[in-house]
Amino acid sequence: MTGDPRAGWVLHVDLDQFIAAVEVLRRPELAGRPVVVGGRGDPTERGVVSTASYEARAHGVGSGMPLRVAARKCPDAVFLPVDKAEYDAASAEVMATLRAVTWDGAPVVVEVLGWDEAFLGIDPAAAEGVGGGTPTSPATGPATGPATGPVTGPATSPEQFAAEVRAAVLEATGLHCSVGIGDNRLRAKIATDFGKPRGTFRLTAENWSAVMGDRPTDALWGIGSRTAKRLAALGIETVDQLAAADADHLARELGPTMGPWYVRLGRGVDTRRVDPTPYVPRAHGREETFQADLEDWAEVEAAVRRLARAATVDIDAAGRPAARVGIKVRYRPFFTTSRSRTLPAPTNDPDVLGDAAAGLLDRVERDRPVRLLGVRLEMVPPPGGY
DNA sequence: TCTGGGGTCCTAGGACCC
DNA sequence: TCTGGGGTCCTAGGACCC
Repeated sequence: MTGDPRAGWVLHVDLDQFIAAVEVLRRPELAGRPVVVGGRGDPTERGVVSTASYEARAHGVGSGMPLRVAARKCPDAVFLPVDKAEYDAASAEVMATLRAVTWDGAPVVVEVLGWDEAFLGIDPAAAEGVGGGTPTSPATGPATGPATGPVTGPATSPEQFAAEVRAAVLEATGLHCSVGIGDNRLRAKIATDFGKPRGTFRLTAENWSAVMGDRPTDALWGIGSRTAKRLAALGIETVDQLAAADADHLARELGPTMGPWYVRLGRGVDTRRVDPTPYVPRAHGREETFQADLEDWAEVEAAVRRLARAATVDIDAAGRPAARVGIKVRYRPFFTTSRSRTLPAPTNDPDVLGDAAAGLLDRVERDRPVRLLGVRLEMVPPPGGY
């Protein structure tokens, strides 16, 4: 029993137009201009938009859109290449800032979801101590910063805390973010969109149906256009209808795991806790869409070996050998197939993995030009499992 | 308007074993 | 013989997310 006014709240922090904002940060002259980041930054090439600034979005440019289309919609936009290392660094700064925030002196638990978003929760153990009036943290030494001791004043509301988080991120990184407040992860995640940009929104069991009930099912985190169509075919169009659907019926129609899970989504139910455990990757892969389709099969094989080598570098960094190798082949115009094989024994030998990937090419048709190739290496689980 | 690259997880059928 | 049932692994494909 905590009695802690913070317990049970989940905050979802999401940076506003993260990638574009990072680019503007290092090129202040771009502020206020339409900025489009994607591919190699050349809108005449194959590639899609990673992030568009709000100025570019006003012209109808959005994530996932081909760069050529973006250039047509917004000819005056500044096109920039994706610079992963820069976003990695900015992301690390943001996450470090989030890990350092405290809520009425209590530390928060941070679950990183990607480059630009994270869940914040109150550590139950810490909340227990503070809520009981007994600080669990040892003395922090004399005046090292803002108050970290037990709560003395009135409790800070989630909205006030969200404002503090946004200010801390802005102060530390120069980046703006929005914050969703929820009574679980799912509701916090969905709430963020209603707070964008630079704002906060609270979504709980209390207003769930009022806010979400009439919206289409693909407004939910985990339901995309395909599933929305399948649900619509069953007469389920809205979140309220999904919430009222029969879980057994959906289990038969959409699978034993997914069917009932969709019903829980419709009700806004999510029992997972905010989990600060660092993410352990299962696999690493490399893929490439060629600027001109490959017609020469020797080039295809060479490309697969090159991609396998690059992916091997990634699994070496993770420190675990590959147990399984897969390739992906996308033909002109856009038909995609894949082949995979469990290796006789796990290995990180680049030549063995290159041979294995190239060998999988024997199992696909070679009568059409190749638009994309990919190689994926599935690693053995870490000691102790995931 | 011709559709990236990095991932995760679920499903379903067949093989194989007891 | 004409046929059970469960469990697990392998493989291909699909859906989703950022």
